Amino acid sequence: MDVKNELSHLNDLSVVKSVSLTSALEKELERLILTGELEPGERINEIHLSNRFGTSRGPIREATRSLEAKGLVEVVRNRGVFVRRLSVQDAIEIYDVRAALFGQAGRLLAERMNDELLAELTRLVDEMDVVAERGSFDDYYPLNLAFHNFIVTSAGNRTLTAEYHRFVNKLHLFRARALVQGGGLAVSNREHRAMLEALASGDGDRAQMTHWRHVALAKRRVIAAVDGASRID
Amino acid sequence: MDVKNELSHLNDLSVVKSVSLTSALEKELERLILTGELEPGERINEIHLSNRFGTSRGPIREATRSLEAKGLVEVVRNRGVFVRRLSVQDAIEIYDVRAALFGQAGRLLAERMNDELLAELTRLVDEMDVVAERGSFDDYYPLNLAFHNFIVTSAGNRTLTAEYHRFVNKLHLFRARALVQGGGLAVSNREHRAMLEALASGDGDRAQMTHWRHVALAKRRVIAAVDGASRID
DNA sequence: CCGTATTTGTCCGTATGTATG
DNA sequence: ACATACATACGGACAAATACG
Repeated sequence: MDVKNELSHLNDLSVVKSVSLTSALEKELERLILTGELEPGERINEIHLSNRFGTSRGPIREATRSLEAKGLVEVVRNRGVFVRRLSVQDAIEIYDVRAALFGQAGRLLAERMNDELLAELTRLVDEMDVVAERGSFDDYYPLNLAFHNFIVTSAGNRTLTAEYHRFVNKLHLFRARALVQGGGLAVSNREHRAMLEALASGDGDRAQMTHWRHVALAKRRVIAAVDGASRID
Repeated sequence: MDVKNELSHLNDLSVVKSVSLTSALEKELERLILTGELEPGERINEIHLSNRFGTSRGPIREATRSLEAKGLVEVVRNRGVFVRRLSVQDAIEIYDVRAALFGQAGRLLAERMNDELLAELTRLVDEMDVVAERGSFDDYYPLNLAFHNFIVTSAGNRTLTAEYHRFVNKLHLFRARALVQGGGLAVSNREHRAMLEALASGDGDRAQMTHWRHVALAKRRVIAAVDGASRID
């Protein structure tokens, strides 16, 4: 059985008694959800999970309540917990929030810009240019992610960082996410250059605008993609 | 004892069996925290609460895990649950997030502006002018709250609305919050007029900027207030 | 429509860890 | 430093609601 495997994975955490079973389970469930092993809409069975992880239902229930507050699952009384499924409308709304947060990150970063930060940002954008020219999406994606994460983290507002990641994570629950992942590497990196210049100028207003627009354009591409998909249906 | 009182309050919810004990307790605990009946830093005792509300500890544990994810309490393993206490730094960070979200709300609202919305917004600002002239903070405060809530809600993005309120709520956990509640009713309403004009113009960029700035200025007032307070100490 | 099986909601007991004299 | 008191972490049992044949 796989049971032992699952167990050993958790026992690694249990041996180090610094974290509770609840939080270990929460992390694990979050991972399963974000990787898609637990699919959107799927029901989470407390008994199955307690057998799978070799725990009682208590910690599992606590973990799912936490995930509910984070918006990753939905709890329906007397029916169970379900992996949250994002509607197109939900995804669009999230892009607006993400744009707001990313714009703010851009502003904060511009106001604390220095040579070191600028060098790293420039390096990433340059590298993305190289990769984009080859049209290699698989190489572009991690760089793109690193660029965005670096901006948000370097803005120096931990609350903002946490919120930004929370919403980026939630987008994983949107089935049509893959629709937009491709499409315009060179275009995307032109936007990155505009952001980079704004950051380098130290102009908070300008940085906020370019960063906001970058996500807003991504949102428009999502809308166009799902519109196209629905016309095909 | 007060026990019966507490019980009856919850039984009102229990009679309507549509909500679980957990979510009823969560709402109640959130209310106690936000009203300050449970003070920041205070420990939440599972047994006390289970006696107080006449439930077992299970639902209480689940409710507190949910509140932890919402950032209202802090859970320390084997030690207990504590009402979260916000540092000055936390509060400042929250203002940045709030500014970003409020700015986005302003933008969205500007883009869907109509006569009806404009009439209500104008009414609120006009009324605030009247009250501000009398210098009555107690009358100004609810109007101010209604104005902000109306903007955010009318922006038509439920995700954004929920997030905005989440962060406004969190600011209740900041002890020095009262420091800034007064101070410049007329000044504040001048900012409101600028926001109103931007909304009326339908210019999203302009609306976002004015709304963002309104919160950014509030943040500056907070910083000035706590700086002043710390100099006095 | 009814009865059964399954699942969730709630409660309580025990073990373990923490604070305090 | 030690022992005691106390709180939390987890497990397991029972009752109630739901799903399914």
